Amino acid sequence: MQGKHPTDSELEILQILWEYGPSSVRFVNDTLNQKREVGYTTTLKFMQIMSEKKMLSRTEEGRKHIYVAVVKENDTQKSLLNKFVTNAFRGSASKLVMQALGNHDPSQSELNEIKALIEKIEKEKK
Amino acid sequence: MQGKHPTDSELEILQILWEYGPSSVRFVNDTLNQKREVGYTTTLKFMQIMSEKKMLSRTEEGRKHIYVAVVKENDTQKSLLNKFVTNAFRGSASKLVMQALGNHDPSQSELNEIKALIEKIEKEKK
DNA sequence: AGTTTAATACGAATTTTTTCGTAATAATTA
DNA sequence: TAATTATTACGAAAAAATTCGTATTAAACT
Repeated sequence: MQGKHPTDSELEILQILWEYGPSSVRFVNDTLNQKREVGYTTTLKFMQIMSEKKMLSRTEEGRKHIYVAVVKENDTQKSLLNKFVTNAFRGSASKLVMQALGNHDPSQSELNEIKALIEKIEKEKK
Repeated sequence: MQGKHPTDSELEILQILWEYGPSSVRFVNDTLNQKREVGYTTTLKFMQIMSEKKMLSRTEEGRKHIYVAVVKENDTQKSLLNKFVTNAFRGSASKLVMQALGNHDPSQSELNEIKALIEKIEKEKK
């Protein structure tokens, strides 16, 4: 596992790498710019820093460098979630769940998934 | 509603004010120090800044200043949660819910609460 | 080959967040 | 009342996160 949590900007970049897989700086920057304006060298710098921190690795493909997320999406989400529950919800995961369900009106199939998980948990409890 | 999100340190202070109600800097700092070491003037400064930002208000009680959280816990949680779902879970609230349920093995009564909420949502869908 | 284009390297400036030292002042105590 | 203690005010330093300019270099094009 990894040391510290990614910052918000780092997370933005990770999102893109998780979604699209190994990518060049150019691609990541272009994708980022669909949401907000960022300079190319800014993105580059982040990706270099993240490589130093071992969050990303890179391979040189001719001229370009291709970056890959080393940290796993699930692991990262899990650890961010833990921190978030503690910081924002005083450790009450169920309160967070209630809020999340209440706010985002989920589709029926999402609800079904969640219900299935709850049943599974209940069975394991016995 | 309020403008920007509280930072982590600001959130720590809000937590204490939400939990214990109107408090002096001394009390907040002492409480904070049960978890980690922070200087008194650091805490004071934060609370002053937070007052400028209108997250807190204060009344002078003789010598001391007594601070109160202006922002509501629920509102803050809601807005932090929205940001968090977007940043860390690419907007998928149900994925977050699944993770949260999976990680924290909740008590039966928590599960019941959640099930009740799901049923309520399902009813409203029709 | 010479010129243009596109990429990385490097360093530094900027902004935001966190931390605290020192001074001033009011309250308490001896 | 004088000395000590506790509190706030103020400013600035330190640390962390974000942003970008300029130089260099490799590749692509003419």
